[in-house]
Amino acid sequence: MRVTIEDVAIKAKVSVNTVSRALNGKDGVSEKTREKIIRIAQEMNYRPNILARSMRQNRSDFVGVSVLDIGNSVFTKMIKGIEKVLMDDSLSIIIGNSDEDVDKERHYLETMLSTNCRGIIISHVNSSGLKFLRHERIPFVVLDRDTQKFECDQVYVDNNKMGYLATKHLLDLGHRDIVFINKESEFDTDHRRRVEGYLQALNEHGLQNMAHVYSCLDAEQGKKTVQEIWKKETQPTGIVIGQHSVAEGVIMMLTQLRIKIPTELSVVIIGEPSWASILTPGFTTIERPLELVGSKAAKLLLDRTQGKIKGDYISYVVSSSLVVRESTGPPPG
Amino acid sequence: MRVTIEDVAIKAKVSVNTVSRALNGKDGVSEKTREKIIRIAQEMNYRPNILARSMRQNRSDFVGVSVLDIGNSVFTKMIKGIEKVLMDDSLSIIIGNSDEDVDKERHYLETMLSTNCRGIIISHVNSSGLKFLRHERIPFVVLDRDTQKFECDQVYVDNNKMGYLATKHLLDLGHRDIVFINKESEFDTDHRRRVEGYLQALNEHGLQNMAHVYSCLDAEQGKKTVQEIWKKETQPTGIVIGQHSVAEGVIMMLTQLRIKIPTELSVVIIGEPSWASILTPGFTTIERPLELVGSKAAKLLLDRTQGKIKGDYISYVVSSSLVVRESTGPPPG
DNA sequence: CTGAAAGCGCTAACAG
DNA sequence: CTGTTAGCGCTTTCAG
Repeated sequence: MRVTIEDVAIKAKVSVNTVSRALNGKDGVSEKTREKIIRIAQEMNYRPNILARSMRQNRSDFVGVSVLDIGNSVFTKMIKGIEKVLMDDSLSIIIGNSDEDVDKERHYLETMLSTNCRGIIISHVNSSGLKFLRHERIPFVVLDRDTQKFECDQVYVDNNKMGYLATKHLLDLGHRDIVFINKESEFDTDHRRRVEGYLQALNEHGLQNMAHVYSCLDAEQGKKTVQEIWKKETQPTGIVIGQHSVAEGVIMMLTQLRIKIPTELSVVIIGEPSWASILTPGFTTIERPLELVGSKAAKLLLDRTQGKIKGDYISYVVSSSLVVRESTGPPPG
Repeated sequence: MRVTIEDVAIKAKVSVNTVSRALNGKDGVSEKTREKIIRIAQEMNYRPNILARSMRQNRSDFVGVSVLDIGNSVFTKMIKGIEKVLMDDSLSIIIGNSDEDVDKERHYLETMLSTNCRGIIISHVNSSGLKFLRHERIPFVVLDRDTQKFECDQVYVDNNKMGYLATKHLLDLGHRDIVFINKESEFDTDHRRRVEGYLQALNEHGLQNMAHVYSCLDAEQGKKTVQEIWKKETQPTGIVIGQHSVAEGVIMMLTQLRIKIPTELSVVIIGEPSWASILTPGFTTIERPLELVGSKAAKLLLDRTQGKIKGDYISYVVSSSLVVRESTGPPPG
């Protein structure tokens, strides 16, 4: 059996109450007694049972974090940001990996609730999870996902702006024929926003009739899309790729077709593939400050649970940034 | 306030005890009462407080997982394997991110212990963390790290074999002048083992005097090492790079120097950089089955905590595998 | 088959 | 300044 507060009390010849106060730095204990108790507690290697404390205080030191894929570094970078903030408040993270599965997500949310956690940070599968949390009246913050019509605290990156920035960069370089290769996914509207940003940038240049959007589910379809485009009579001079996994396929096929980047074709990738800076040429990207998204979300949740923020839901919109590398240049000719 | 077992008991007009038994599927409740209780519990949206349960049963449903860097996908892939196994037993993961900092690791280990967790899976910073856990008599399994002389349950990949496989592959292709570019780190002996595998392979071919090992702390030093090597009179025809981040620097510099892969130089990377398959040429790698390492570790921990395994510590050694892509071929000439 | 009561380890309220 | 007592929500005796 582990050492309990009572064991310490007996050894120190005081009441458990006094031990509790001494160890928690509360008033009502003489310095002498406090020191003695702290010394004895250390000697006995006493470690408070935080489950018991949580029970008594009716709130636990856990925060739930549910993500779509724990194996994806996009999420773990955000978790890193979360972790840094929560660490300062001695809060622990309970991880849930939904694998983009509604039932699995629900399972983890239930578990988190069962631990009486302070709140939940979630990158949700679809709105059902959020509705559940709302119904359970637990504070939560949505991470880097568009909640559509569902109002709640959230921190996200302006996806529209990502598409806009990428397209604008190519337009500024003089490109007029720019294609957007989109990542299509069932629930996610974030990618649609990127397309909207693309369209908006074209519109501003009066090029709305030059818009060409292709949608791909994965890298494989990215390859096929490139083949398809290069079978046509004329080819674009610029491509914006909406997401990294699709980009992998696109780049592979472009390389196979021996299309020269950036002399024949300029390429911008939305996202932060780890290989963007390693490839030759390095790829121009639109990157999100992932750790910042995580830390902002954690702070927002803490402020909410601590009552520092009350009332209306808050949306923090974090900016993405254009990182120019070698895959973009002026159009040929 | 959340719905408690007592609320359900009152509504169902039975004792809390009966509710507990009914909901936990224990005997001593008539089917009729059980059904009624289950129905009422659902209606009331009752959810057991697992903290209270844990207190009473004196064991919690948590498992601690401490890793060196949560932002690194190597670890999160292992976590994914862990998660899949623990999910089946309805256990929750408490994450600790040590950031390779002994104090931070210790902090998280203490927290995990405070939750009365079943056990801990850890990729440790150095042996002090392990000694602490041993002293606390908590079951733990070490993840993908060489514990050196410290005996304990562990699951790891044979690092020696990784170095051996990489070198052997080049030797089989006919290379004789093979350089090893090593990742050097303060605590980690895993990379040293990879060097040993390299040396062993050379020895088997009577090439021990051809061994050249360079050590780098990071990508930057990887670049410099390449410059250094290519200033010499003769250059190797094959390179084994011990780790992915060093590899990034090495590859960048090789590209800058316009060294043709694989015609002039063959390259094998130990590890699983995400870009290995995307680059042209794709890089031949020695890869670890990371999810498997995680799931094996989780199973081992469960077996240990459940008493299915008793006595001596177990080391599972998982095999790595050679993935041949385009960066390796016969030596020039 | 069911209920009453004890108690897990801790903190908060109240008393001295 | 310190101690006594109650109780967080649950499961586990022990009685009926």
